[in-house]
Parts: sequence; C-alpha cells; structure tokens
Amino acid sequence: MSVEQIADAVGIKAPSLYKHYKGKQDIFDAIFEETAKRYGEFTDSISVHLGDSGQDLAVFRAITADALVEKVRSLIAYSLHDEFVSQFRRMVTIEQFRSPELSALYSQRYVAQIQQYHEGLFQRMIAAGVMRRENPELLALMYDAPILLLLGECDRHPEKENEIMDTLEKHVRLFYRLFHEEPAEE
Amino acid sequence: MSVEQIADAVGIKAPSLYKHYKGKQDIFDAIFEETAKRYGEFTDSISVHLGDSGQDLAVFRAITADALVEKVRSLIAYSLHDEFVSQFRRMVTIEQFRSPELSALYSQRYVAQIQQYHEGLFQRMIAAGVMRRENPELLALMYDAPILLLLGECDRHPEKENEIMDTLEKHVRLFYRLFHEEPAEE
DNA sequence: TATAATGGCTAACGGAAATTAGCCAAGCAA
DNA sequence: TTGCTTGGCTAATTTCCGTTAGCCATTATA
Repeated sequence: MSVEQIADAVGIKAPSLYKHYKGKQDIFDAIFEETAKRYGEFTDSISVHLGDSGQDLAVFRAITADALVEKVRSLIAYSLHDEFVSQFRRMVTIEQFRSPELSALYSQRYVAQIQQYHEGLFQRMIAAGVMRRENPELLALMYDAPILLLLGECDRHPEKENEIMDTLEKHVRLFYRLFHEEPAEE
Repeated sequence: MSVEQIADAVGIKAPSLYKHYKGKQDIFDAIFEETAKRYGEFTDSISVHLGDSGQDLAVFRAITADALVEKVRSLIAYSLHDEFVSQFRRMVTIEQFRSPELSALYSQRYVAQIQQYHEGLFQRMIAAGVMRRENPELLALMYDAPILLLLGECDRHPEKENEIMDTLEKHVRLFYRLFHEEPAEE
C-alpha cells in the first residue's frame, strides 16, 4: 500500500500526510499501537477472570458446551468483522518474518496468549473435577489449534465463513464430549 | 527481494539473469514449479497409500504411536530444513492474501491436503476397528491443526525447535492414546 | 577455420513511490 | 490589525528497481 493510497483513503493528498506523520513507518507505528490497544481491551472483556487459586471452582463446574461454543463464536466473529483487528491480524501474518519483534508479537498474541488462557481454564476445570486429567497444555493445544487454523481459513475464504463456523462448533462440541466429565457428587 | 539480490545470490549481475528468465515473474514461476514438484515427491514418499476400498485393513491395524510420531517428525524436519520447501512456505504465508490463487494454494497445500490424507487414514483405521468411531474430518482437524501451528512456531523461532518437537510428540501420543483402540479378536 | 549461439558484463532507461520544498488560505493569539 | 501556526496543495527531487541495449569472451558447430 502506497502513501498515496493511504492519503486517498483519508481524502487528502500524499504530501499532506507529512504534516501529521514523520513518514510511512510512523504511520505504521501509529496504527500498530492503536490496534494493540483495542485488541487488548477486547480480549480482556471476554475472558473469564481466572482467580489466583482454586477458591471459586463452582464457576468452572457450570461451564457447558454451549457456553464454550458461544465464546468461540464471539471471538471469531469479532476477530473477523472488526475492521481494525482483522486487517491488523493479516498485516502481522504478512510481516511476521521481518523481525524478531514481529515474530514474537505474532506468537505472543495469536498463539501463546489464547493458549495460556485455555490452559489455565482447563487446569481449573480438572481441579474442579469436571475434566479428564490430561496435560492442560496439550488440551489447550488440541482445543485452540483448530480454532486458529479455521480462523485462517476464514481470512483466506470469507465466503466460506458459515461452513467453517459449523465445523468449528462441531470441533468444540467434540472436544467437550471427549474431555468433559460430570462432577462427582459431593 | 530485488532482482539484484537474486543475482547476487547466484553470483552474477542482475541483467545476466535475463538471459535465463524472461523477467522476475518468470523466476518466481520457476521456483514455484520446482518446489511444487519436490514437495509432491516428498509427501508421496511418506504417505501410506490409501487403497480405494477396504481390502487392506491389516496395514491400518499395524499402525503404532511410534509410527505416527516418526512420520510427523520426518514431515516437520523436512518442511523445516529443506531450503526450498521451507522458504517457499514462508513466501506463500506472506503472499497468501495477494490473490485468490495464492489463498487457494495456501489452503490447498498447507491445510486441505494434509487433512484429507489423515481423514482418509483415520477413516480406514476406524473401519479396521482400531480407532474410536468419531467424525474423521474432526479427528483430522484435531490431529493436524496442532502440527501446523507448531510448524509455524518453528518457522518463527527456529531456536526452540527441540522444545517444540517434544510438545509435538506429546500431542501425537495423547491423540493416539485417546482415539486408538485395540482391535477386537477375530 | 569461420561463425553462430551462449552467457557474462556495463551503461542507460523508465516508472513508481517516498519524501522535500515551498506556496497559500484559514483560524487564532498578541 | 498583525502575525504565527496549522494543514492543505502543487511541483520537484531522490531513490530504488525492473528491464533493455549493446558489447565482448568463450565455446560449440558447420
């Protein structure tokens, strides 16, 4: 994307942009920061807060397949349809091999973060007696990797979104059926 | 990458390249074809041929966790260490949003192909009575997505390869343990 | 041996894109 | 009112890069 295209999109001429930004890199940096902020706010908003220790296990006992499906659907819908977030993800995907910083950003934001969250979640569900005792890290990997892969498919083929979302839902339900256990009676 | 950089890498000057190729696009196409060929040869070489119908189920009864681990290890090792294949994958990753053709190429080669293979494999293992009767498409997704995700991690962080390979092995073994069943006696 | 093809080189061209120079109108402050 | 800052504009500059032109040595071929 050229500086002129950016300028057109804002409705001014390219050289005028230089009254607001030092150069193309500076524009990039500004978008980068803004988007990082927005994304962080969103992920915070949909995360169940995982308490420090195991006091509140009732919350985890109440998790249903429908709840998981709902959460995944909203995450994907937001990731796909928010203009900023969606384009930013593509950009990072494209630029991920450019520098160690961008590699780290990609891994951190699109892999590690979501995975750590689910690792914690499953760990607590295991502690609460509603999930099979398997390595939570591997469970999170098995749960998240398909989600991320299907998200990528939606990025490449938006017209298949419905079909992909169906597969996604089936995946979540299969996962739930495989690993969820009814809580033992107290 | 500029034409001059390509020329440098070969040890000649940029204009000399035009004695061998019509232009930059032509160089791209040549790399493309060559790599497609190599990759195809390799994947053929490690694939168990899945016969048309179910005559040969003994092969599928004999599949062990070790065999799966071995197959995955060799696939990943090849994908990472073959100069051509590795760089080509990065290129397609970067260019995947440029055109419908490249989107389709990425999805086809790095998602659908490997997944169809495992879908067929698991289907036959189910038919052979050595795998739980679950939707083979979802099984393939659960099996492959983590592999592909971890491959991406290796691309971004080659220094973590060993650690990632360990996780990968654990994943394969967990999958095997979860879904593999001993064959019923005849 | 004559000559044609091959594949290297330098120099130069042409276009695209980022950036700078410098002008000017509008709004605000002294 | 006067003058300064802001933010737009056009025109020009610079840089990079793909590509072409045209020269020359080597090698294979008739």
